[in-house]
Amino acid sequence: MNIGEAATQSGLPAKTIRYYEEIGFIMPHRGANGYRDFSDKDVHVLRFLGRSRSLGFSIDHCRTLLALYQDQGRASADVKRVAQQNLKEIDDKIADLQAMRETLAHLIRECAGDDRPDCPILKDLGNLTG
Amino acid sequence: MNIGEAATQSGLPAKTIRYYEEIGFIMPHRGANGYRDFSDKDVHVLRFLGRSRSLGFSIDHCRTLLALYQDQGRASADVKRVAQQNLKEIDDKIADLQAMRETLAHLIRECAGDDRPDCPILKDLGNLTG
DNA sequence: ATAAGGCTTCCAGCTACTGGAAGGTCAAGG
DNA sequence: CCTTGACCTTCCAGTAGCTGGAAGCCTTAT
Repeated sequence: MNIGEAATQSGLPAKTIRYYEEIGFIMPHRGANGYRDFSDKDVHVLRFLGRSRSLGFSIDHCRTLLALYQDQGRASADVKRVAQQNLKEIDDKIADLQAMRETLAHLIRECAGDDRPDCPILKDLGNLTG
Repeated sequence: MNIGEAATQSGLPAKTIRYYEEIGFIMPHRGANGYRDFSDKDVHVLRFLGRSRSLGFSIDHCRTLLALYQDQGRASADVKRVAQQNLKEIDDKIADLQAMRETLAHLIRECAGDDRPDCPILKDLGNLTG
């Protein structure tokens, strides 16, 4: 099938599919006209990648996961390790964002939000007290 | 003062300071030798930027905030609006990450993590059921 | 004189795509 | 047969916000 059909079936944009080929995730055949010709297996890999990415796995993690996926003899422990590492990275990001969020929300609550110039948000950013 | 001292006082790497000059946040004077010569005001702006960035404001938001900061007649409502928009973006990111986190944590809990090949994580990624 | 450290510019690269230009290909309609 | 439009191709550039490194000048100390 052509890239448009592969895009529809995998849920990924054609641009992304070309990119995934470029970085070696898939190697679709080429027709006489130079068009890519995707197999069902290619599409399956693309869907695997789409799902992995949507769960926050990096491209590097995806590479590992895909190798494990295609290795019938893998140990689930290896997969779990990658997933746990990703979970930790996600948790770290969430913690960072939560900390930002609290500080920012506090400043917003303090700010009158009217047409006067006095503003605790700017006061904090300007770090006038420290 | 030289860029090294400005870096120390602002808490930003020299590379970042040069970048901030490049994108127009500061315009330090230059000495006869071509070295940048930072004023206390420059450093103050750099600290403002560092604090803003650490609260998750984008460079574009920083531009707006800095303009408001330097405008003595601004309305605090304008500042609050930018902050609220940033808060919303942060909240959206947190929500995305939370959703990922839940799904991933669930899959990890299901996975035995031993040396057998059977793995619910890969099963989900491979999307065998749908 | 020389060595170390700081400063300069410029170019490249990071993540994971995304947009767009220039041009080849294919199927349908007149 | 020709055209139109949708599709495909490659390649280059850009996104956010820096970061690393090379090549080379300046300063200070020995």
